[in-house]
Amino acid sequence: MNGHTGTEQQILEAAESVFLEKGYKLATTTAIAAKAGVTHAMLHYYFRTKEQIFLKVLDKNMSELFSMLQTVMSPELTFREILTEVVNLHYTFLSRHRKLPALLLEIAGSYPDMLLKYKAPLQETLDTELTRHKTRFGKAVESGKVNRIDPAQLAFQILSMNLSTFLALPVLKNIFAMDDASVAEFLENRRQEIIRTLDTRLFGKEDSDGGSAGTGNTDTK
Amino acid sequence: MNGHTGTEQQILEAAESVFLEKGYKLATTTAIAAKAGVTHAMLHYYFRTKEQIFLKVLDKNMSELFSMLQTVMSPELTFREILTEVVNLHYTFLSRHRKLPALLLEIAGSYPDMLLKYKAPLQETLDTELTRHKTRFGKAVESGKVNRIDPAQLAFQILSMNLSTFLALPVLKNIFAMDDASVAEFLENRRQEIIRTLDTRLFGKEDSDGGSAGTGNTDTK
DNA sequence: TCATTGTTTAACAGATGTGTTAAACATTAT
DNA sequence: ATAATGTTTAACACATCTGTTAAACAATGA
Repeated sequence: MNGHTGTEQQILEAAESVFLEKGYKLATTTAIAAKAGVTHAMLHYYFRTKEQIFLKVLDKNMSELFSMLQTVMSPELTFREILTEVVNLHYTFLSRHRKLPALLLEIAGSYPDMLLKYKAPLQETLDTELTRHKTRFGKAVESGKVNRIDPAQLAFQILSMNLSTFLALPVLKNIFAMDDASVAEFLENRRQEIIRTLDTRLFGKEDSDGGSAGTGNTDTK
Repeated sequence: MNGHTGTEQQILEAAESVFLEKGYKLATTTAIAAKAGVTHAMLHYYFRTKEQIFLKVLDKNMSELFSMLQTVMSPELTFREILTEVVNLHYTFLSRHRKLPALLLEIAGSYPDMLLKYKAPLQETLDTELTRHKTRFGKAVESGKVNRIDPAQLAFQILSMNLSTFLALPVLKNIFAMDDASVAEFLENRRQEIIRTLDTRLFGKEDSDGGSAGTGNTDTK
């Protein structure tokens, strides 16, 4: 057997962990090679450039992301079940890819071209699924079962509440010197609070007194 | 007058914009000097090192952050008013410091020592203000005016919903090719949705099963 | 005037990072 | 055994970045 698959695989795994840990720009081919236990020339031999090897890592993670998206958006359940399921699945995915959001944020901000190939499929699935849910939502809202809300806003709420939990985690761990147990406790509390927040937003009877809670003035210049 | 304050000020301003734009690691003294219109040796002459000049920039921004925090946590209003005011103030601050969250996220993750000096004062104000609000919340919850919620979770919700809006903005601008008008519209929609979500979470009557009859007057579109 | 002090420039040193190359080494097939 | 191919190493070229330094320049005070 030649060393090919072994070494190549080692480099890929080292690359993934280093990219996720440091981000794209701060990751160095030297560090990746060191972690893989080879000289950095090997890395260039197998993958030519840092960008090439990163695209491989990115592709693997994006595949996992897409298959999660498929799972999350397909089920036909009641709204309450969908809500809980979506949050739980997304949450589980994030807890298994805790560093991915920050990495994707960096790439989207600084190297958007790398994400171009995922743009069309993402928009497509998002569009079809959103419109599908939109009609269901529309009916449910009209029948008074669900409070009125823009589906895009709802999606953004779910995404942002889950994501920010994991984006904030490293910072909170540092500030409050959290151990594994308190991290787990924090995550579970967040999950329940997120579901509860969405639940009241969608199904809670809104309290109409006290008015004007949505019409303050904020500059957006 | 000697060129001191002029040049020093120019360098500081250039440094702030470059650090906010590129982050700490990706910002270079060369780029800062170029933006300030001086050679990079000048930067070292006035500030010795990249870290020193960054700490100056950081200090300025942290002061602004703290004074915002003071403003945000002090008022004694009704809960609904506090809620709206807190969100609006935080939102306004973020819209004037759109790149700050990402920068602080990088620093907290990679160079936590730089934030050490802010840790104690931050925890102190947070502690006192949170306990102060906690007792108020406690009474209001017991009297049935406000739904039960952990104040820390509430604070996290407000922070994360507002923050993630501005963290996501550069990405969304790129993906959907948003112009200034649609950015403003997006931000305003987000602000209203955030307030509405918090409003129902705090004041909405919770629905224990997916029953009937939502209120009619609650559109957000 | 001229010495002193503060400011600016240009050139340099040292570190680090990416990517290349020639040669050494290993493996397999003939 | 040996030729062909694939793998690995060490050394190198090149770029970029941070920080230093000696010397030039400017302003001011004695």
